[in-house]
Amino acid sequence: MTSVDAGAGRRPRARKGEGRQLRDEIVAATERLLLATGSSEAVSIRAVANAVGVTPPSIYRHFPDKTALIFEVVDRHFAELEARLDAAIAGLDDPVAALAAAGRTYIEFGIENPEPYRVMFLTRSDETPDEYKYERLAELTCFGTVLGIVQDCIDAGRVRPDAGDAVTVTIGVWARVHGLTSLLVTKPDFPWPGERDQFIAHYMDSCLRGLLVD
Amino acid sequence: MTSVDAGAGRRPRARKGEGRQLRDEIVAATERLLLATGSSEAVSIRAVANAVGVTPPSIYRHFPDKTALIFEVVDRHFAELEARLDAAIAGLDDPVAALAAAGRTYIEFGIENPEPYRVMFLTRSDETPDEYKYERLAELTCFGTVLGIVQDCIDAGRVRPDAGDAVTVTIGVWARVHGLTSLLVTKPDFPWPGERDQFIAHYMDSCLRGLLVD
DNA sequence: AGCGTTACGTTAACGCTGTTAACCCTCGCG
DNA sequence: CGCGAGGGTTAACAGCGTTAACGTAACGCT
Repeated sequence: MTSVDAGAGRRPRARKGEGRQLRDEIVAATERLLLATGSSEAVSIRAVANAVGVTPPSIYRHFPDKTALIFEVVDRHFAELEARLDAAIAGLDDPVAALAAAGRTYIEFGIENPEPYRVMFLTRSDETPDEYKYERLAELTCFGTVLGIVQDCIDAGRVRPDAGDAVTVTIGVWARVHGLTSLLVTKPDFPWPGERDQFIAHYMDSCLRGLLVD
Repeated sequence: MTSVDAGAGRRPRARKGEGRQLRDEIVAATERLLLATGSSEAVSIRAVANAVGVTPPSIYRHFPDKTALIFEVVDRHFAELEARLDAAIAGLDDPVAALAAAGRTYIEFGIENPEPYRVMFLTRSDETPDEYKYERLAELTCFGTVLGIVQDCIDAGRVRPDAGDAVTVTIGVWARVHGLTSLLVTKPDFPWPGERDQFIAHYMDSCLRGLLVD
């Protein structure tokens, strides 16, 4: 009894066309449990079923398996990243400033959504559904968005000529940003330097300095 | 039947003082299974017990729980990193060259030991044993070793003055290196740039350029 | 020589997990 | 009115980590 289940005790059966409604409630309950436990392995099908007042097999009328359910929740969180990224770079004319802002936004998203981030990027790729392998993965991380920013930087002559093409640079940026994000997510009790926001901004600047012309 | 268990069919009981021998065999079998399955969750206590020809509860005579067993295996792999790191920087007088070599060695270690790396750095810190929280974690990642190299770089006037103190720089280096390593480990089927060794070396150089004086 | 202790390993079981097969009910349409 | 199908249930399987209670063989000691 994790104090989050709240039984809900046997909900009434849905009308004919209203199976979707339960589906949404299942997703919502899963998200709640994911937030509460902070671990996708800790949220069980039985707990989700209990939270929405239904028996475990009912879940399988709406989702093929647990992984699909978890990834649906995670997917919704990543849609938010997409929006936040776009908002962050919206008013910025300087592509370098946009790149820095995108990096900070990405890191902040990871900190605020640790478990979705964990599921997406810290689990082996053979236990993620096919559609998230990396076609969709690249799409969700806004790989294309960042790639565009990087290309803008290159076109503006701001990137060192020996840094490689836009794709290579983007992967490099992703690796750097992901590195700090994943450490912050998995080891939150590590003795990180005092002012975290400042440290993050400093890290981003220091990373970009290695890629940009002086 | 994963084709790795190999039954071994009920081993003979050990003599009085020779409990350690089974203990070693358990660790060896766990390591074998970890290598074969590539996932610590996929290696079960029952599979390990079967592999050494013993019943599951026997494992608990030698290890308090599954986590302790896994971490013992992982620990041994990290001892190897320690040695490889020292060997890599041994003959190098230039501290910057040493730092680059250390980074490449770390990344190579991650690629060659994906599951130990995953267990160590890609799982939430509250499911790692206390002694690996980060006192020992910092020790095992050779945090001290890298910190020493970074300090040498600072003393030699090779680090940008605004990069912060040695600890901050070391954390930053760790984050960058860990970022690429963890992506390579979790997403091996990502379309990485062609020559991987070259890409890694290029990545390291590009990272260091942001930290060092020109 | 025989007793007691203790290390070593066993059998049986608990409670949990994801998942499936088989069933029932009730709504809505023709 | 009947019937198909959507929506949900009960019962169960196989596997997991883990624990309690029990044997059993080997050693030290008197």
